[in-house]
Amino acid sequence: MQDSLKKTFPTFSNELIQEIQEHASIQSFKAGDVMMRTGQYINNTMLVTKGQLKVFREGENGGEFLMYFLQPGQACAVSMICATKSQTSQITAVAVDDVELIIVPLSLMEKWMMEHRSWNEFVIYTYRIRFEELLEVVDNIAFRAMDERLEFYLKRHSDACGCKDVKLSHQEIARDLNTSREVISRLLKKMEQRGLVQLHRNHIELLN
Amino acid sequence: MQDSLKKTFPTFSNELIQEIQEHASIQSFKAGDVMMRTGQYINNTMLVTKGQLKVFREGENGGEFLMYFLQPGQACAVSMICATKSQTSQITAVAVDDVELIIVPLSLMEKWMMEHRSWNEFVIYTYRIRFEELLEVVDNIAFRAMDERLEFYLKRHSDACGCKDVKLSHQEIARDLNTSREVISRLLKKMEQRGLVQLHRNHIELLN
DNA sequence: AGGTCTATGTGACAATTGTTACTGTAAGAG
DNA sequence: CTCTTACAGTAACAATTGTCACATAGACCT
Repeated sequence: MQDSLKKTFPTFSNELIQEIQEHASIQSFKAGDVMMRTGQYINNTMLVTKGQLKVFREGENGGEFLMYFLQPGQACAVSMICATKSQTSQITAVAVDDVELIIVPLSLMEKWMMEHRSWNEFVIYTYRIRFEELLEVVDNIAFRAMDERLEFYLKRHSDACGCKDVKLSHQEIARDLNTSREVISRLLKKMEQRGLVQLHRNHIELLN
Repeated sequence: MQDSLKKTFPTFSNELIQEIQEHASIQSFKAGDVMMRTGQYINNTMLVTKGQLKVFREGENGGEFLMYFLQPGQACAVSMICATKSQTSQITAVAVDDVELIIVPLSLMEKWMMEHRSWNEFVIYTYRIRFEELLEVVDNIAFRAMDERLEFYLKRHSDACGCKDVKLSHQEIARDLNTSREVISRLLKKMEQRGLVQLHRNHIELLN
């Protein structure tokens, strides 16, 4: 574990890695698992060591909205925030692949802040990255229409998986963008006519 | 200045306040001044000591979008982010009242992080508060229609000024919500018919 | 009073998005 | 192979929002 930790979190000091090994636990999830749900009580922070996960915001009436992905080497800023106040989660997290996490309890999270410079910097870095990501999310919904948001969404997915095929149904895309399946079908069809994508069953091939 | 600093930032240690007095400078703005513009180069963090300011996100095509207010005792999280990377600003800030700021250069900002626990906690706290605020913003635009967003906007303004009168033209409101004046007029008229507000020239009175 | 702003009201229409209803079709189970 | 189910296409309509055009009204100056 030490080696993989050092690889995934290269900025962590040796002492910090030592502490993590001694005190933190590991948790695994299968692809598709709901790892955290809105309203759930949280008192630890999660570091991603393997796999990829999606973080959603949920509306009162059951709507969902994809905010960002988390990759190995990253941490969930929302879990840090909630953990700090020992609050309930304001987001839902779903495993995209099989995921492995390091669980850091609140007490340690605060203790390390003063003891390990590399932890402190990691926390600040995490806030910063997520904050910037959220700014982009705000941009997208505030300034762009659904067609542009869809294009952006597809590009992000293709970047995340490193290939030109997005293996999602129209229904799943609609959920992530908080709209309806029909709207997505309509817009995808237009994109196909413009030669941007090739539509297949259960996956979309990006051209160009 | 020492007393007012201590009052506005009660969590700061005496040593930190001492350092601020020695090294930081003060800057003033008049109501309506644009304090920071998208694209401007930033290498310091700003702490609000007096007055109130609005923070906007700007779209490519000239649109604006109000994200949050900053009050005395708070700091601009975006300026922290940009300062950390010595980047250009991704937001626009406008003074609502006459505003007074403490300017903390990047070098000190980083130095204090390790030297002053109260500064470190303040930075974390600032990220946390702004992050939560941004989550609310995302909620509003992702899950709510313009009429609800308008109601929320008016309530926020009335809270901010502590009175039941919002002294804004329809045009200004439209800019803040990134829509058109006509839409705001229309929705306000409906609110008036529902007995929620009383419309006057250049200000809106909240009832109930 | 008359003139000149700016703010507001409003109707008509376009564009986008949401909703309903129904069709066809591919994939997988038995 | 056939049945079932999930996925995708599409037409028609509703609702919301954006845009254009123009009317009205108050504020302010001279």
